[in-house]
Amino acid sequence: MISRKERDKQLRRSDILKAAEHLFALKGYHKATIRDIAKEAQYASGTVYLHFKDKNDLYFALLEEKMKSMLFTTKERVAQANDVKKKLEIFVQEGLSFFEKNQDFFRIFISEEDGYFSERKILKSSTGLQTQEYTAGLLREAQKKGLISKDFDAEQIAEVFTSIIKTIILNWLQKKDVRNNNLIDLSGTILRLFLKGVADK
Amino acid sequence: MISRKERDKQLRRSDILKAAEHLFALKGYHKATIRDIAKEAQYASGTVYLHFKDKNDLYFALLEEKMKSMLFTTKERVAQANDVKKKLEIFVQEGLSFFEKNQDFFRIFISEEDGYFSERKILKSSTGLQTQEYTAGLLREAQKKGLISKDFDAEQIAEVFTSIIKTIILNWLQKKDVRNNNLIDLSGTILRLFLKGVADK
DNA sequence: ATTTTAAATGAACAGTTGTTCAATAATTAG
DNA sequence: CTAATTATTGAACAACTGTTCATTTAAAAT
Repeated sequence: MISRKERDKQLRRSDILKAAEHLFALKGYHKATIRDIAKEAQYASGTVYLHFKDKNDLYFALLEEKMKSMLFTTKERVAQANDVKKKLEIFVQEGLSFFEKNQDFFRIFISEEDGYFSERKILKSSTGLQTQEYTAGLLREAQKKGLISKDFDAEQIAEVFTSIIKTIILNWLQKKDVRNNNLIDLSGTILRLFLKGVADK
Repeated sequence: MISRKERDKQLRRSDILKAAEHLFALKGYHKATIRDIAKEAQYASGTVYLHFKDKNDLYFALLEEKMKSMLFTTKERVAQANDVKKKLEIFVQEGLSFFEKNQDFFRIFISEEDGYFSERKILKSSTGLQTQEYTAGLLREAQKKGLISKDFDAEQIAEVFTSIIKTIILNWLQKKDVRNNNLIDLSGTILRLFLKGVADK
């Protein structure tokens, strides 16, 4: 059971997270100040520290939440498909669509990151590891069904796979102002490239 | 003809660039202060501003120089090969080897970048554009020789190609402390993945 | 209604850093 | 050798920001 007091606390917490998301997305990590965030959430700066240890903590809480929800919906949608290829398709699509929806926030990755936080910590976070493991499992399944050569190590291929997707996304983010194509439309190309390469015939 | 005065000026400039390279590599952009850099170059902080407009300018001058030298040696080595596949091989190898040699400096990319500078500006820099164009030309050649399907747009494929390499490098940088494999050894895998995908048989 | 407990505030603190510029030192010219 | 020019210096400036904490305000308990 959750007390009224606790629920209110959660609400305030999410007020701050919401403001943080907006400002991190708008200005990047360094240029979004605690003052800004507190102001947007309609609190004083000190209040932020009643909910988060420090600025880093706030940022990672936000990130963890985002990734958790991405993994959750992806798993859910992938589970509905039967054959492996379809699963991979949905996996890619879901990933791209999530980034498209949250593009402002994820823009931080191309704009600025601070020393030791960056991806190293993200990948090692609980949800990060879960995601990596889930992806490897999916590809292992694809290997079993003969879709992917058994020469490759599943974990390694999983890395490359997510890397490609990540890269496509980053590139897309960077050129968003120039082109105006849909990110999800790229999912076919990605899978083709990954599964069949670009070889002729 | 270059006067003594000018040569000395160039020398001081490169003193500062050298120190900047070391400290940016060691601490990242934000945490490497002008004071640090000046001190290591054995100058006072004010002197830096006699050679560079500001910290940003210093950073980009460094980056431009690095990229210029990379493009130059790559072009030189690639030109020596005759068949296209070999050219691609050398291209990949050269890229990887350059990053391996300058890994400390390029570590900045995974550790921290500031707002509007990041890759957007790099890619649009003169050398960045030249590199992109050169890569596209190489892939266009590969298309002509039937190595790559003509369905693809050369510029687009060039992007994906460099993206994959970049990603592999970033991943490698991130895990350098964990694994200890050689970056250049990955070139074969990269080309295989790119040209043939990971399809079975 | 009064006391006790908890939450929120925001001014003040402490530290940092890019940048400037008057003063100083070194170089060059006459 | 002296004067003029140029380069170098580094203390001082100004602006910023994460974080704290004494004080105020609100809520809960009695």
